[in-house]
Amino acid sequence: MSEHDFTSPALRDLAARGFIEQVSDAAALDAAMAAGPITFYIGYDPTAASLHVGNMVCVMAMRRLQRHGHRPIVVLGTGTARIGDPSGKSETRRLLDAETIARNTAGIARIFGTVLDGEPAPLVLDNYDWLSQLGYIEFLRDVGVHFTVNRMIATKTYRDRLDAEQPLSFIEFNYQLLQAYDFWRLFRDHGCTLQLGGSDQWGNIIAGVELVRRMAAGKGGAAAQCLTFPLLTNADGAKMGKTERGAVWLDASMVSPFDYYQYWVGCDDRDVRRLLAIFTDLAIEEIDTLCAAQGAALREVKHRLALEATAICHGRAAAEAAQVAARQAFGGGDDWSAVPLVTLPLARIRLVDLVVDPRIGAFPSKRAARERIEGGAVRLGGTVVTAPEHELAAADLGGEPLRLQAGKKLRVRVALVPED
RNA sequence: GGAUGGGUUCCCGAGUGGCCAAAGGGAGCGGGCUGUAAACCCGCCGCGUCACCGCUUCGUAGGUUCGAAUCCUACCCCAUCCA
Repeated sequence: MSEHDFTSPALRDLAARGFIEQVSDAAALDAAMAAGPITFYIGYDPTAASLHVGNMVCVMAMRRLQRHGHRPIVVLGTGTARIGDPSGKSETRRLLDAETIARNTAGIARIFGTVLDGEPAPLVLDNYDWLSQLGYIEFLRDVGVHFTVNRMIATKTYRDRLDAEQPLSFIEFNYQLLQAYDFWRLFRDHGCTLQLGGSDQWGNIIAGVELVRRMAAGKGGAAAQCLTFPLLTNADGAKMGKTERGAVWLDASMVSPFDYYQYWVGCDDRDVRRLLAIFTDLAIEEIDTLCAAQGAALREVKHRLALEATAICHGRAAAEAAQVAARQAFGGGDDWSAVPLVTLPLARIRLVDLVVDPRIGAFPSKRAARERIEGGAVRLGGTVVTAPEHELAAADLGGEPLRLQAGKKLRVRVALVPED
């Protein structure tokens, strides 16, 4: 799907940046978006405490459309989260309790406030508000009639599970109807005509498109469209957003801006262009100019990528601080003043214990930590220390945080502050 | 319901009474090289009060044995075939 196939600025932009995987009716959507602002939505089920980099593709797409004047609606699916989406899951997932869902929702909502900070302001809705009001009989009669089981089990979501002869519970089987119903409600109540989502959501999304068309036949239902984004993988073919230390979350309390920044700096050369196009606001022409850089010069481009991407997620100030810290920590100098500081309420601690402490989390076990330390993976204040039993004492540090380096990636300052 | 094959450490996959914490590959981690990249080379890769020691692990629960991932019993699950 090339940008030359579109006339609307918004779609040309998305296409040029590599956001588009599949569109229900590209020509119709293009015409609608060229004619004027439309309202679009994405739904997120609060099944985790935050979103991660992988989800960020969709959020960035919303940001782009918003910048083009289209109105975003974010649906936080606390209703559907109670059901559980079987898409891409080989097994039924554990159903979440209401408390977890509420906590997750708060964490996720923050992201949208930050990333969709422009106009028109996003409308944030919770599908529990309408799903919880549904009566079973009415729902079956009004919505259920539009679905055939034959069709449903033919979609990849359900097909995969059935082919694998894994159980597909009835509750999961209903998920698609509820998501489709969401689209209908948004169409009816908010004039929403476009649903976005990851490519793994295609089945659920297209079900919504078709439901709207049937429910609103003759009343503009044909306007309902959808657009999905590619699943982002890195040059090595792995899913984006996973590191040795877990998912790259967008919440600062789960992954610090410094680590988030580092995630981008550490990307593969071959991915830089794609990542710039998707995760920053830089104009395509500028991206092309930047990516003309070869070899080591690309490292600076990665810093730019990291700066821009971090700014969108954590704010300009935090991004700039992260950049300073990154240059300090990896520049070989002694000034680490901006590098994250971990304060431990201890008078003394052995190096093995320090490095394994969850607040540092350099290595998964003491056994591994010993081996790594002995292998020269750890530096204190720039000097390799190979003795696992080496003891650090607050008294010896003279109140100055110690520069700790463990492995290629981890850089922190450590302060020991004994309580009383 | 019946027959046969099978469930092994993150994944794939050897192992069929001691030499097995368990081959090999992948992933991952550490080191080297370099550009905080890739590729490549070396090392590690269950946990611990840790080289040669201890503890936990080979679907689950028992049993046989000086000794079991390996044998027996029951159970659960999977694959294929038959009804």
